[in-house]
Amino acid sequence: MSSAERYRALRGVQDILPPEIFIWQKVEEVAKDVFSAYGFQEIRPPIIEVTDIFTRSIGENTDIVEKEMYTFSDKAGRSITLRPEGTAPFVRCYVQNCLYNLPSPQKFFYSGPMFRYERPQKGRFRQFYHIGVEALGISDPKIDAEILSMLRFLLERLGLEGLTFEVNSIGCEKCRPDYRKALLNFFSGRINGFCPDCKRRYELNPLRILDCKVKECIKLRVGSPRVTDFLCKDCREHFDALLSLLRLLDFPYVINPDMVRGLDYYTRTTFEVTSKQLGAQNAVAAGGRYDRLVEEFGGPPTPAIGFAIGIERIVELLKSSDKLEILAPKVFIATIGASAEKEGLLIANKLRERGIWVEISYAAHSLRSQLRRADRLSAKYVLIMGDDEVSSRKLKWKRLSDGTQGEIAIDKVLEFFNK
RNA sequence: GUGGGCGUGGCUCAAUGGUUAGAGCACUGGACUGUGGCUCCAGGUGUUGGGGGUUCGAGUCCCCUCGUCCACCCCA
Repeated sequence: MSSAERYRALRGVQDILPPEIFIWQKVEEVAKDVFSAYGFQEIRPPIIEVTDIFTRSIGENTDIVEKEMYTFSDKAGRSITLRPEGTAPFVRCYVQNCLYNLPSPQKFFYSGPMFRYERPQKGRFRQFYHIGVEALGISDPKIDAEILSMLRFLLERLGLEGLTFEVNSIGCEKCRPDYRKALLNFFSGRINGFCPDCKRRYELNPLRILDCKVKECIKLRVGSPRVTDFLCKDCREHFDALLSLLRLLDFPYVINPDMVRGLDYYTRTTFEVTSKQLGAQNAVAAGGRYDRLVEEFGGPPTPAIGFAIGIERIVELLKSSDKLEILAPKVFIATIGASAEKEGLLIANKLRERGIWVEISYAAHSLRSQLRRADRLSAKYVLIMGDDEVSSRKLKWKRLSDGTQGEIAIDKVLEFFNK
């Protein structure tokens, strides 16, 4: 280490390196694959937006907006924010590009980094990655069920097990105020027993009291009104229809009436997928309906539903369950002498043009040390070539796993490795 | 923002307050210049995260600070 201070990545952000990057690539590939089977197409909105987009949609009193956003002024004095989540920018993009004129449902997905200024912990970073999915134009619960089963299918395809799928309905702008009133009424006599956080929640966002993990608060909320008992007729029907579709699809859901969403824009269906193998940050995917948001962004009334999955949490699960595929070169070309070196370079090029991973030696090392390097790289085959081989136009191949070797004509090398 | 644990070569870790801070792994080369894995040998400028203090003497004790991990909080 030098005496100069070395640079390091900012707190809460990370470099993603091999071999872990291969899991990331797999997750992205499988997701793209599954989404296209359901007709979802990729879009790539920008990472920065005007700050208002987030404050208006996520809600002024949420933690995200109050203290977690990366916000700065650009050179023209506009307030700009690095996106803390994907749905609000998506809706801006949807309205701006008049995507509602496409035949409905319009189905899109996107992936990329999100930013929140939080204290890092297991499964929580300041720059974290989401794959998000949005379906618009359909209010029928069939699309809710489709989205959920697509999510389940994706997680299954990735080989994940032991996940819990929680669903709930938090009603609409018609029924939620009644529920809120009932909650406040129920809790008003118990407020003194609450933890300080819940006392604060009582004022700001009483629904969040349902989420508290403090034992006293859990006791005090026994028998509290349930959101599902306050749904209006339309929301009730929507939720019931969704549940019967899920049963039809043999979807292993659990109703969690205490599940509340932190963002203001949600309506009706909300859901969350959790794993017990993660730490406190146990959600691997979550989402819900946001039937009012497009209109609020100046578009036509457009029902919508979406979810996002947290890539690093999926990767975390796969790291412990997956046997990592070891990537290794197929061929190492070991040469002795200048003419063999040139010949070897030509062979390497031909093989590489066919997409075969070939490594060569970059200095005139002894054959021993070249073989040792091939071994350390876990190369499958070594091609050995010296003056004799060049003049006879034949070279030796050796399979490192069992040490077998043989001879092959130089112009047959392509066929040998092409299969 | 709050609380707790942990900071010693690239990694995992040793070192009662007392010589020149060690070992394993990894890495590079050699022994073995046409045959890898095994073995042996050689190769490290470590400000013991940083700063201050206590002490004859600090990796070790105290304070501050930074980083990291976990949890609270919060969250698609």
